[in-house]
Amino acid sequence: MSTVTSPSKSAQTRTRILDAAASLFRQVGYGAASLRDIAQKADMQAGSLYYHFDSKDELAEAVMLAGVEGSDAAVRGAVAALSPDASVLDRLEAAFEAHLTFLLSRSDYAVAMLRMLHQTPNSIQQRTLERQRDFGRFFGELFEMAKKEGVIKPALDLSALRMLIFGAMNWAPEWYSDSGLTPSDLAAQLRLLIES
Amino acid sequence: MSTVTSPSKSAQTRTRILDAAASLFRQVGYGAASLRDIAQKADMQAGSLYYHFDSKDELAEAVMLAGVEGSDAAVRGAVAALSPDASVLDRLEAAFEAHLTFLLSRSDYAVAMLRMLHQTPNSIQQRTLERQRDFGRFFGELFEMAKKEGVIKPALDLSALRMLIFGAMNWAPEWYSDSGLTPSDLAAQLRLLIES
DNA sequence: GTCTATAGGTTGATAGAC
DNA sequence: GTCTATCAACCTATAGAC
Repeated sequence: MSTVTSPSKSAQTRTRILDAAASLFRQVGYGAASLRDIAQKADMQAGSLYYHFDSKDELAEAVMLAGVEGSDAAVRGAVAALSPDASVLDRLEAAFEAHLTFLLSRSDYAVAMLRMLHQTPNSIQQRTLERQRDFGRFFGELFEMAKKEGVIKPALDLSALRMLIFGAMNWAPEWYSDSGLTPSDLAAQLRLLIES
Repeated sequence: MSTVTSPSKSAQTRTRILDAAASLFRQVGYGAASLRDIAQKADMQAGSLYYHFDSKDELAEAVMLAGVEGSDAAVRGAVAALSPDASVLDRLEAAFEAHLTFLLSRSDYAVAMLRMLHQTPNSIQQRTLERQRDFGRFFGELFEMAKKEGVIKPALDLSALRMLIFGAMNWAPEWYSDSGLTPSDLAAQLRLLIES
């Protein structure tokens, strides 16, 4: 009856495991997070994890994919929610704020993904990077429009700019605690940086 | 005789171990890098490491400290080498370039430090962070001078700015390969971002 | 200074009871 | 679906020969 409207029991358990894994992967990295610790955090025994996931690698990939897709959905959603005649800079600022909010307060998944990426087996890494490039392209198009419209400094190189701004955002979880600055403050500062 | 002019044999071995450890810590993180693998990369057996370091933690701390101090020395050196009447923006750009060059081409140590920091035991983490804050203060003072002289946008918040720019630089090892962009190009772009 | 050997504990994964 | 029990491989660290 409720197969569509509410998550099945199995799906709920799966989520509990993923939450626990994301939290531990974020804290200690891929290699040092043990399945026993993850299971304990999800209130089960290590062996039981294998009913839901075939291997540690598969679990890691699921966490990382959820991280990228969560950021992507948050950012695209925030931009789509703006009035259709919003300026490019307004859209960029909304995208900055959504990504920062997701990284800084909503989810262990995205931060776990960023920290794990270079520690996971190559095939997983490649698939995750491909998904991430798609996310990056969304920002890339916004930057391109901004340049064409002349609202950012003309001397800025688009590919450098995109990666530098991504860095500024992705690094935030490393230092942000409660500095008094909100994701919205930081997004405004980033806008200020690129504006001509 | 040569106790001062050339490194002792023991110091050379120590460096070989540190190089191997920095490379592996950078690649797979603190928890997943085994002493066996580190020893193999340094052409020795795992047990022999203990003649030079008391524990894996001590080895990790030595790598991280070398990472921070290497960045610090590179940046302060580059700024000190400028003509005494160089502008604040010139000094900032030189600092950017030195830090980026160190991160992107000179050393596994700094990148290993950045990636390991949150995976190491708390006491090590605290000591490393303290040393890192000292490094950060150097940049902070340059930003402060720039603001006082009015050469950066007045609406920029100094503490946000410092962390965002650090993020843009510290994230670079995650994406930089041979994009055609040099550390010098990136430093120029960063200068462009903050200039009023 | 570096080796071999090994202690004692943890790891990812599997098998089978319930 | 979850448990317990277990395997083989691996880990950090130590001891003692050379």
